[in-house]
Amino acid sequence: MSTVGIRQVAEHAGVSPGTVSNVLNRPEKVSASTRARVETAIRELGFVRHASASTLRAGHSKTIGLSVIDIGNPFFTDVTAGVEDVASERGYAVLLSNSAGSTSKEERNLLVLAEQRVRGVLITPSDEGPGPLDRLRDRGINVVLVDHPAHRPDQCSVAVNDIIGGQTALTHLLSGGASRLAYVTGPLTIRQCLDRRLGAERALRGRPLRVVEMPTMTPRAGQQAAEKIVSEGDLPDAVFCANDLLALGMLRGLMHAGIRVPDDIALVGYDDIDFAAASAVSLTSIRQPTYQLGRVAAELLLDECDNPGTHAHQQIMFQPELIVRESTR
Amino acid sequence: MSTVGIRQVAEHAGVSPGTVSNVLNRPEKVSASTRARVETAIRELGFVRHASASTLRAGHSKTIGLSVIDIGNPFFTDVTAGVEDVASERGYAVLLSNSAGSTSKEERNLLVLAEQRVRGVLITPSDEGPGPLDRLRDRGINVVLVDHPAHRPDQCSVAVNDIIGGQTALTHLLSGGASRLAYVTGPLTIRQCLDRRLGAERALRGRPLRVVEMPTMTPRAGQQAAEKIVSEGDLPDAVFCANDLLALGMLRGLMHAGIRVPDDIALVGYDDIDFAAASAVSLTSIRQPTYQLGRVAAELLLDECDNPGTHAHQQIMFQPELIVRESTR
DNA sequence: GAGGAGCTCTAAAACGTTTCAACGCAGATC
DNA sequence: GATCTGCGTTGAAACGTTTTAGAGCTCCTC
Repeated sequence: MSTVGIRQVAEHAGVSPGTVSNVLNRPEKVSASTRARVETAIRELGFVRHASASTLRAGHSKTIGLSVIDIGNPFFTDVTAGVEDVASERGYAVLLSNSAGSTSKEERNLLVLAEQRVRGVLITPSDEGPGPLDRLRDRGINVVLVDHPAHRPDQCSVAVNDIIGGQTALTHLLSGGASRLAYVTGPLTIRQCLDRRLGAERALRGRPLRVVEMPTMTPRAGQQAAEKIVSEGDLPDAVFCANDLLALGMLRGLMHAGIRVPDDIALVGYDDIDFAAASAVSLTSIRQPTYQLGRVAAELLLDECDNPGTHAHQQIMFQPELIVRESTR
Repeated sequence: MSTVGIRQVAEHAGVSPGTVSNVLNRPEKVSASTRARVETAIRELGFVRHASASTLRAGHSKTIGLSVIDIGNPFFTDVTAGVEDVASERGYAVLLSNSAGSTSKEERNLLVLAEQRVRGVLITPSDEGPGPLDRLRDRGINVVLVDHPAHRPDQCSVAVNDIIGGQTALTHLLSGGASRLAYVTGPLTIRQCLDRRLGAERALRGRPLRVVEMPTMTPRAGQQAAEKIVSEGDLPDAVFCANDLLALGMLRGLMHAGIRVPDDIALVGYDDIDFAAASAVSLTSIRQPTYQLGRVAAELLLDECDNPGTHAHQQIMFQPELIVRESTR
């Protein structure tokens, strides 16, 4: 039970506690010799700064929060990696919380972040309700939206153009000769699903698009969608899925029904997760700059935290990219 | 910039700060009427407790740390879910940190956890070096090992019997009539890989096992392993992979080479991740009680935190379970 | 009606750090 | 030699809670 604090370090090094604090926080203010003395004292005593005391006195912590919808989705895992890299480069710690799609869990998590007095929050909002976010901002906690364009100019956001993504997918399918098209999606209340559909329809210029809406975006749901499409007859010759998880399930469902991909039905997914390249028939997909999304979001947030004066809010929109593989060849 | 603290709440409710603190921490000590008055004051003022001040004064936080090797692996995602559920049931917050296989990153993360004065740490240790863990324990931070049996009696741990797992997999393959067997694995320095091999050899009782060791445990590595096996000729008739990610890559590689699964080669994976059931040929796999692993680990840790007097250290070992699917039918 | 028991509630002292005004000292300037 | 400047360091006052001893009440008991 070591209770070695800044005082003990100070005593051991023959200086005052204030000087130790300076070594810790503004080393340039301390002469080289005393700094060295303090640093060896720190090492010898195994001193570990008490983050709570520091936060309490300083009024702010070296911590940011990251709230994602589903940590099990490889898409978010990659975003998280980007965020963590930037944060650790700049000396911040990341508090990761997972709302698992539940709004109430999201609110509970945001409360924890507020209690911890995090410096800022990165969040992929699960719905449009801006209430909890505004409450954070009122407390002086900076907020950057991830994978969601901001609806107000005084707010940073980082997103990927889902309309272009949907359009690209459909254009690719059409150029492959497809004519009877289907869109398999999660709930159309989700902005991403909606935008991708919008893009798809734009590419179709009025031609019909069969929409199959599933309640979740999992491989299981994708397989069920396949069974539905097969049982209803009148097969499409190309399917666009809102998500690679759906697409993988769809692929499996189609193969089970003896339908060949891409010969009978061409298939395009979305996100380009690792498993997309590794599936039995590798999956054509729309790649998003996932890791980069996390990096840039974190950079915007930390800029806002460290330079509150000069920070200019930005809404950044990345472009998605088509990755062609076997499922549309 | 709201700066409403316990003082403001107290004033607004006409009581002393101490009473507000009691409402927050020991509500039963406060009369129903004042409690109600304080609670409405809290609500009206939008008071959010300052976790740092609380931790500083109380000497300990309501937070535990969870350090995993690879948050991108569905196995760890499930463990995390179990941990988070237990923690939030008991009013604890979880600090999730990802070492991404790097020992230095793991040490940095543990330092952050120590600075935050977390009450305890759940960790899937990346190697045997007990140094950093002992340092935590010296600081009074409880440690529970996850997916790793403890090597000392004064330490809790939760693991799954990997020897039985390997044995089960091979027994299943042998009972299906296989005779030329291969084991595709990650680095054999990893305890899990080693134990699974041990189990496999135990089932073989001296018959030969072809071991293909890959540097990583990803779908890509699995596919390369398939290519290697095919190019070397003398095909096995059954392959056991140390991991579903390897198995999925193996499956794809075999199909590409025109080898049918399970007709030409039977295939067994490990972990039973969601994608195992969803792949083109669904994957026979060894299921581990992943979510349960996380739950039990968290329960042990919180018991140790909340009842330091009566807590009895336990080393818990779960048994894995064979899930038969198409890849061995 | 004095004394005690049992409840509520209060006042004030911590917890370990950061911050800031002030201080001492060396060298430069007149 | 007196005054100024600038650097490096110190001391003490915060930060917002929790905690503990005990103050003030009300109700009982004798």
